[in-house]
Amino acid sequence: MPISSRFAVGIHILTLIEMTREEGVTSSEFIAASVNTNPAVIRKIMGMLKKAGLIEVHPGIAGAKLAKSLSDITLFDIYKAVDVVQENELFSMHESPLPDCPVGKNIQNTIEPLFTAAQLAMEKVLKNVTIEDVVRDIDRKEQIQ
Amino acid sequence: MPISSRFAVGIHILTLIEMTREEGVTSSEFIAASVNTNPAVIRKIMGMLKKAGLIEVHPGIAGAKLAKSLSDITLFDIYKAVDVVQENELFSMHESPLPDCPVGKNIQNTIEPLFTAAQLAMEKVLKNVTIEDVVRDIDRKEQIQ
DNA sequence: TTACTTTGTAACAACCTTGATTACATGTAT
DNA sequence: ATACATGTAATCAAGGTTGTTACAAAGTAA
Repeated sequence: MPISSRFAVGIHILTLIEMTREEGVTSSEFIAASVNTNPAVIRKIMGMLKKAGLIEVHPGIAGAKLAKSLSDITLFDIYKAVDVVQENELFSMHESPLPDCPVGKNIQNTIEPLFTAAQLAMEKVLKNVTIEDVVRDIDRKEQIQ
Repeated sequence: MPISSRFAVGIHILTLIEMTREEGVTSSEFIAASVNTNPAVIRKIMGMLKKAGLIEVHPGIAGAKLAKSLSDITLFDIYKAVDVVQENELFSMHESPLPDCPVGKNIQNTIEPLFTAAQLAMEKVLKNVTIEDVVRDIDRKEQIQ
């Protein structure tokens, strides 16, 4: 029911790639340790991020790189890349209500735009946040401690 | 993954109760036919709506009534009543990232407020729509045809 | 060429939620 | 007592997620 943790892991991956850029390479093994999951899981998600053009990775060669600049990667890009919610499918709707009934006939057409608006409002928030924001926030937290 | 169809069914139920108010009683059997599902499913959801104070139903007595006026029932009320999403749980987050890693240590605290904001934005849209709006829209569609 | 490391992918199991169905208890009206 | 209504639990099937394992393919170093 909740939106898959793939999304949060995707954000974690990109943030980690950026924040360890100068220190060394970020293998899937290394990322998996930071995320506390299995490397195969990371590799699966990274494949999605790569397919969406967010990172560059190559077989046999360790270390991923961001394929775009920090401020050009929004949370919405990651959300779409990891395929957690399809367009207009955040909300499920029951099938085949009774067409002989005015409510049954019209309910889907009536609430679908409302559901769409609600989904778009949520997604709009994600569009307004970049990995740069996340990195900056973590830097800030690290300096405080 | 998608938000349960219980929400859409809940909206359908309340709308049907209102739009058949003058014609007769809306038994769970009647509602189930309009929704195209089993009456036991409807009774389950209606129990939730009753618990949330949105409808009145009584054992052995046929027919549900709205417990509040149309314009006082928002889609958000129904969303909460049918318990499709918990507070701050629209998005899942992975557990126990590595605390020795700056990203692992801070990622949850960093993205949680972002996820909360996105969820609140979605819910805000739902708060701005009432059953009165839905009923009016269906009336409009029925008059066109 | 071999050995090692890396990415990439598939298969499997476990778990949870949802939706559908069935059965039956409880309450009301006749 | 009978018929009909609400209310609830149990069961099953389906689907998605998560985690794990195994192995293929690719690149690099010796």
